[in-house]
Amino acid sequence: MVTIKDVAKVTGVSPSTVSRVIADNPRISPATKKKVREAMEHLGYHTNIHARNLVAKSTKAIGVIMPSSADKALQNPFFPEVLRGIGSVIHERQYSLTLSSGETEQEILAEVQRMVYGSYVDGVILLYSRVDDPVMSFLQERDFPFVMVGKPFEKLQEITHVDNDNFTAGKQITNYLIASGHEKIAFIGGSKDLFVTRDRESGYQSALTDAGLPNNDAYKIHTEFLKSGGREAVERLLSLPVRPTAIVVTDDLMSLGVLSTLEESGVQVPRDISLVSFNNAYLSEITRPALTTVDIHIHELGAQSARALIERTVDKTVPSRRIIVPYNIIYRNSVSEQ
Amino acid sequence: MVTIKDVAKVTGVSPSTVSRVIADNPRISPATKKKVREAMEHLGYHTNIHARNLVAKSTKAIGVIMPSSADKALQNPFFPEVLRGIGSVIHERQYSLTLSSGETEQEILAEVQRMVYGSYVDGVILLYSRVDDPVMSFLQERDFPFVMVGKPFEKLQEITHVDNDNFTAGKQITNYLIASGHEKIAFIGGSKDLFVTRDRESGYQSALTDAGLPNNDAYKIHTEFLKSGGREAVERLLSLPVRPTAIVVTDDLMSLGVLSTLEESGVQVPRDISLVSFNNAYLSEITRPALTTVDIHIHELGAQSARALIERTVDKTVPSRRIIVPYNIIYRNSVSEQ
DNA sequence: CTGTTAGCGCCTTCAA
DNA sequence: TTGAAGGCGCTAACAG
Repeated sequence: MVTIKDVAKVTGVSPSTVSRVIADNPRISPATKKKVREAMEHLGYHTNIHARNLVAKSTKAIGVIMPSSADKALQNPFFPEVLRGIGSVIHERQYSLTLSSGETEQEILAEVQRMVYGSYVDGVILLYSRVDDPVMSFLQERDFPFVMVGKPFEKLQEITHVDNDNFTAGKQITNYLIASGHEKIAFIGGSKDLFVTRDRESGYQSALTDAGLPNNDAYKIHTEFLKSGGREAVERLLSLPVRPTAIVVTDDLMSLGVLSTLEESGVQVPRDISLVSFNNAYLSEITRPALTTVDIHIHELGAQSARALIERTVDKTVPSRRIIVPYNIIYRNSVSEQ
Repeated sequence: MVTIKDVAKVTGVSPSTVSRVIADNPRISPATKKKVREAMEHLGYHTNIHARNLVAKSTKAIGVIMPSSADKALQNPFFPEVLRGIGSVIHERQYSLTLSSGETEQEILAEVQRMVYGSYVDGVILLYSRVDDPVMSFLQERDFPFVMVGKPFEKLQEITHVDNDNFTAGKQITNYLIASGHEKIAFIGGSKDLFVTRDRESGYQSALTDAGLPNNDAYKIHTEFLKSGGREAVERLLSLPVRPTAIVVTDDLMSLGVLSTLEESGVQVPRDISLVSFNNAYLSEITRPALTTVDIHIHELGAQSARALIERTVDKTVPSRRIIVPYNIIYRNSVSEQ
C-alpha cells in the first residue's frame, strides 16, 4: 500500500506537505503541488479513509435506513428510485452510501447505533416514518444529523424532512375526477398509520366537501399492499348498493392489484370505473389502461433529502426544515368522462 | 466519545487489556473480562471502526455495485430483492453494506477504485454482467475479492458467480407449454448481450427441437424493458401470418408490458395466447391473469453471493466456483390447454 | 511556503 | 494473565 510517506520520500518533501496538496491547501506552491501530484499518480497513491477519518472526525458517508423488510412495501419501485436520487447527490459530493440491512425493527435499531457510535456515517436518511420509532428517538437524543423522507409523526418543526404536499395532490387529483363528471368517488389507501395515506385521503375528502359531495365512509378503504388486500377492497366496493364510478388509489403498485381485481370482476376501467393513482412508477405506464397518476418525483425526494442531510452534517447549526417537492399529474387513460 | 482508555481507567486495567476483552482473547481472566465488559456497557463504549480498520486491515464491509442507472432495468423489482438477500447475510455476519451510486460506467469504475484503494470494503458484489467490463477487469487485475450475480462473459472458471440454471429453466417452462398442447411458441427476451436472455433462449430452443417443433426466427424477439419495446415486440408477433399460441417472456416486468399490449390488441391471455415468464416478482401475482412464472429465488441469489464473497474475503485462497440456485415453476393462470 | 511534532483510537509484539 | 511501547496512515497545530 502506497502511503503519504512514500510519495513524500520520492518527492523529497515532508509528509505534511503531501497531505496539504491532497487537501489542495492554497499555501503550497504550484510547483511542489505539481511535483507531488505527479508522484502520487505515478506511484498509484490513494488515501486511506480510515486513517483520514480517524483524525478528521468526518466520514463523508451517510447511512440510508430502509423500513423493516417485514414490510412487503419493499417491493415497491419507490425504493430503488429514491436510492437513485440519493445516490446521485451522494456521488456528486463524493460521499459514500451505507445501506441498512436489518430485517426487524430491533435489528435496525442496533445497526443504526453501530453506525452512529462506531462513527460509520456522518448522518442518516430514514426512508420510512413510524409512530414511536425507537430509531428516530435514538437519533434525536444523540442529536445526530438525520433527515426523513416523508412526514414525521410529531415534532414536525424539529425534524428536517422531505415530502410532497400530499394533501393538495390528493385534492387536485380528486378535483380532476369531479371535473370529469364523477360524483361517486371512492378511496383506497394503505394503512391509516401512514401519513401519506392520511394526507392524500384528507385531500380527497376536502375536494369532495368543497364540491358539496357527500362523505361516504363505505367508500373509504384502507388495505395492505398485498394482493389479498387489494382484492378485498375492490370486492367491498363492488358489493355496495351504489357503486362508485371512480376510485382514488394511493399507490401505483396497489393500483395494479385493484385494476386486476376490477377487470376480473368484469368491470372495465375506465368505462365502468375510473382510476387515478399516485407515484408514477414505471409500471403505471405499462398497465392497461395506462394510469393517470400523480408523479411525486421520487428521484427528487431522494436527492433533496441527501442534500439537506449533507448540509446538516457539515454545519450542525442549520435549522431543521420541511422541504416540499412539487408533484404533477400525468394524464393517461384510466379516467373517463361521465 | 468513549474510548478504550476511558474504560481502562475506570476499570483500573491497561488499554491493551480492554482491547483483549473486546477481541475475547482467551488469556484474559473471566474476572477482568466481566469487570471490563460491565464498564464498557456502563460507559456506553463502542469501538471506532476507523481506528480498528486502520490497524486491522479488514473493514468488514462489502460493496454492492449496481448496473449503471442508465439501464432502466433498475426499476426492476429484482434489485430490491437481491439487496434484501445480500443484506440478510451481511447483517447476520455483522458486516456493513456500501452501495454504489455512480450513474455511468466511468463513474462506477472510479467509485470501485476508490472503494478498493481507499480500503472502504473487503470485497465487492457485481449485480450485473457486461462484456469487457472495466470494473471487472480492474478487480481481477488487483486480485480483489469479488462475486458476480449472474454469469460472466468469460473466464467462467476463474470468477465466482451465483446464477440459476437458466438453460434448464427455459427448457422446462417451454416443455410445460408444449405439454399443454402448444406448438407455435414465441420468445420475447431482453438484449442478446445478456446471458440471462441467451441461456433462457437456448433452453426454449432446445425444448422445441427435442419436441420436433420447427425453429422459427420470426418467433424470437429481443427488446428493451421499456414499454415501447414490449409493444413493438407484440405487434411484430401479431402481424405474423401464423400467430403463436404461446409466448415465453424472460422477465415479469416485461410480461406486464406484453400483457397490456396483447389485450389492447384484443387478444386475450390465456384464451388466445398463453404466457409464461421469469422471476416471480411480486407483480406477477397481481397481474390479470396471474402469471405462470419461474421463481428464480432472487433473495437466495443475493444471500449466496454474500456468503461466497465473505468466504473469499476471509480466506483469499478459496477457489472460485459457480453456485447454482435452484428455481421452481409457479403455476398460475396465464397458460391454457390447447 | 514547508517541516516538525503530536496525536486520532486501536491492536500487537515484547516483557514481565 | 497483564502492562508498556510502538505504530497503522493521516491531519493539524506550531514553528520557522
